[in-house]
Amino acid sequence: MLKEERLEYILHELNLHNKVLSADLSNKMGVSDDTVRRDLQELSIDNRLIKVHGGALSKSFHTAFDREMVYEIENKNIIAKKAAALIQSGMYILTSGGTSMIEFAKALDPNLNASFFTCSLNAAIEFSHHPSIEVVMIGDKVSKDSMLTTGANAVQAIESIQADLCILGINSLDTQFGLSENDWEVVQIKKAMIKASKKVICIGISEKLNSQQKIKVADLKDIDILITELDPNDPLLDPYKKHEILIY
Amino acid sequence: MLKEERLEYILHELNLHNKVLSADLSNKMGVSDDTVRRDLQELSIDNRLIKVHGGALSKSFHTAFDREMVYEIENKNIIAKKAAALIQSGMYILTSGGTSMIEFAKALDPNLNASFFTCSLNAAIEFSHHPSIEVVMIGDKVSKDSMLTTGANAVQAIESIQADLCILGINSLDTQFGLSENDWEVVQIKKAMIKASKKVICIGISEKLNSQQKIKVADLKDIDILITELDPNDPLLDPYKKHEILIY
DNA sequence: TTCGCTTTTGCGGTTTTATGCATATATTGT
DNA sequence: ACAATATATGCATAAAACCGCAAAAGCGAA
Repeated sequence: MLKEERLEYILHELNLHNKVLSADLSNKMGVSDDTVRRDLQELSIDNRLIKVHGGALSKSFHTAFDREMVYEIENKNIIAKKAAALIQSGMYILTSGGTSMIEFAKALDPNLNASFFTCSLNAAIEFSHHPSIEVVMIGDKVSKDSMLTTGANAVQAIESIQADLCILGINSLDTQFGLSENDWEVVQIKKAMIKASKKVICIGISEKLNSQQKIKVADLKDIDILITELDPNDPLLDPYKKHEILIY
Repeated sequence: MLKEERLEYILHELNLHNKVLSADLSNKMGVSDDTVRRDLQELSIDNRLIKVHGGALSKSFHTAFDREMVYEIENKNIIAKKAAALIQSGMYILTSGGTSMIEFAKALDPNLNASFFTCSLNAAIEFSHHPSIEVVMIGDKVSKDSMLTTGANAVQAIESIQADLCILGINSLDTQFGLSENDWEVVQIKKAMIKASKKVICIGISEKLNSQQKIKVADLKDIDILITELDPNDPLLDPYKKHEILIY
């Protein structure tokens, strides 16, 4: 079997089953493990597949979002880095969804070893790209607007967790009304997450500050840390400092 | 042997076998390796074949990959349409993930009113794009390879459902070994899904037929309907008909 | 035929590529 | 933490590709 043939074969097999094992390949193609590994490496460098321990995964499976579409991506990236710096190995973390959360997932230290629990389908996928963290999807009916699982089961599942941290994407935050949302189901989830966590971190671009929505999620006193793209000394954040919220 | 003759002969061989080895050619044609190499080089420059280390590959074979991708999607689309036709409003349906399932989700009648339960993050997202169906994500730890939630909680959640249908993407199906998979956790999920459903539908392109993987998911007798891109009368499907599987 | 000219071919030596093996290191699941 | 696997690395070897050159073959014209 020629080398190029093998490469074709591997890609074909990957196309079919989304995953191949090095051992299987070396058997089927009648070459050594080393050769297979080198083949996989080559294809991996050419971006034709994703090499993992023991084999390879189909590229198409790991389709990320088109970042082009994301609003204020630069600022969200700043936020993500600040938030990622707060995460330590061993932590149990509850998270909501949203584009800021996606960026946060990408910003995590590759060596981090933590457990993330989330109701967001998109966040779960993004967290899953991380090499070492554990991702738990909280199940329930999917709320189509937000791509979040919501409902009694989800709330119950959250209640059964004792998390170190809860990271919430901000929809609207206001010194008077606190954290607020428009979707009743989502509010129930976020409330449950706050209740189940020792600390609450809110992340979001400054645009979302000083605005309100219909339903209250939490008072300012329930929030421990607030992360925006702004410098912590920005006067816009002063009112929140007064409520004993740490600003990063 | 004249040069032109050799070139003809090489192309002829290539048409027959899709590949030629330089060593074989020099033997059969009674010329030196160098000559063969120069012949191949010439044909390669004229774009008549793909020269590789050790010989050459037929052009059609190598370019098959791109074509194959499109072709595969078309096939998956055929499958998706056949499967979508089987779904009726009011049904409760369990589904696995995979690219065929994504196509299936896209092919659903926009007026359909049914409930889908799935362990696949990608499938859940795709189902959520549908205007009227209800989507329930089954929660548990996310298996990174497959982007499926797996584990005891998920199995338990599935057990608590009485579904009308269960639609499974085929990874490998074989008349002897039945439906098989490589990932133990995923197998548990699929088994639970089969158990929880009145009918089991398997969908997948015909290439996945007559192949096996490490762990058995189900016997052929557990499968009610098999959907591939092939015409139901295709002889390739005959063995499955004998096991009382309906072919669409 | 024989002479010049071009094209083709084979050969020796060198370089590159492909592959397997041994050993050390890393990763994984229990 | 440990045993089982998988991976990385360096090395050896054989096969294939490359290069330059000279011999051979083909070919048209005198």
